[in-house]
Amino acid sequence: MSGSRPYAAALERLKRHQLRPTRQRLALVKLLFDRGDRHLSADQLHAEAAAAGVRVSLATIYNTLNQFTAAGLLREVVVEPGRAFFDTNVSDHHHFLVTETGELLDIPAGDIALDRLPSPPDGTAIDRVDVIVRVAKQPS
Amino acid sequence: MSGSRPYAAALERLKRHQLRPTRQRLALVKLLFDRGDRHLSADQLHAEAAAAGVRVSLATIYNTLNQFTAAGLLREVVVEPGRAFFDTNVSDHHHFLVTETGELLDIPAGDIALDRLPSPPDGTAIDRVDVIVRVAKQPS
DNA sequence: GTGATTGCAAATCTTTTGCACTAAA
DNA sequence: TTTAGTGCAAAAGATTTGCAATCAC
Repeated sequence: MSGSRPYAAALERLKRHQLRPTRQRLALVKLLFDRGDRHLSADQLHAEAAAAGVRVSLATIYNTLNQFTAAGLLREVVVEPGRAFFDTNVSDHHHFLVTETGELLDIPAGDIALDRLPSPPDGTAIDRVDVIVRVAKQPS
Repeated sequence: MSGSRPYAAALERLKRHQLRPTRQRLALVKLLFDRGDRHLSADQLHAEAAAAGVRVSLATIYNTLNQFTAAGLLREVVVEPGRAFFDTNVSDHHHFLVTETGELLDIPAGDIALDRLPSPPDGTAIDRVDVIVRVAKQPS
């Protein structure tokens, strides 16, 4: 799928969201979406880009991640003060948080039964429900 | 309850958790717990302390909030990068987050039916489940 | 006294912003 | 050519830390 036209999918994805396919964005989309569902911080993505030989400034990483999130390509997940993760899976699902490591793991939406939700406060509507299951490593 | 011995409850609470009742801690406990369930940032508590005429440095506010959280007096709730709230309600419950304002509102545990939980990853055990219901203000 | 706690300022870390430069349409 | 995007360095916040002074026991 990415042999002869390695950037075709990335290009498509950007076009679909009305984002100009710049060199940096193409490379970042490829890094983000070519390896399945991922949870990355800006810093991690910056490091991956560097490792892949793509020169992108950290400021652009932040700007790009925020643009992608606004465009619906990514979802932001906040679990600790001062540390944001961007989730490449924007479909309905939830997360395990491994307390010790800060690692995030997906939970398919179907694995949690949210049977009853409270009515939202007056004048508001429910936008999204995030469930974070905090797990701690067990002494084996 | 706080007429003749205004600090009795605060003192009790600190003793119960093996925390030395310093002037600052007594004042902060009073500010935190005398007015029902609250969600405060370090900054907000600092401002309240100042307004109440209690001199406490911001560093001490942070240290104290972290100590209180470690001791189980408070619970930390993170909803946005770079903004942590401390919840004076440590019993089982969840939260509404009003997107526009960043305001947190309690949801009693019984108002959400979490009927089925996924098994935690190997080698870990579930510590706590946080549900955040994001609500947005509706155009009336 | 002795060790815990505090205050202050400086340090750290993450994220955002201003502005000149470059690239896409 | 016109507008959007990028890089850099600086700014802005939030939180933590080192260390001397202070307080609880």
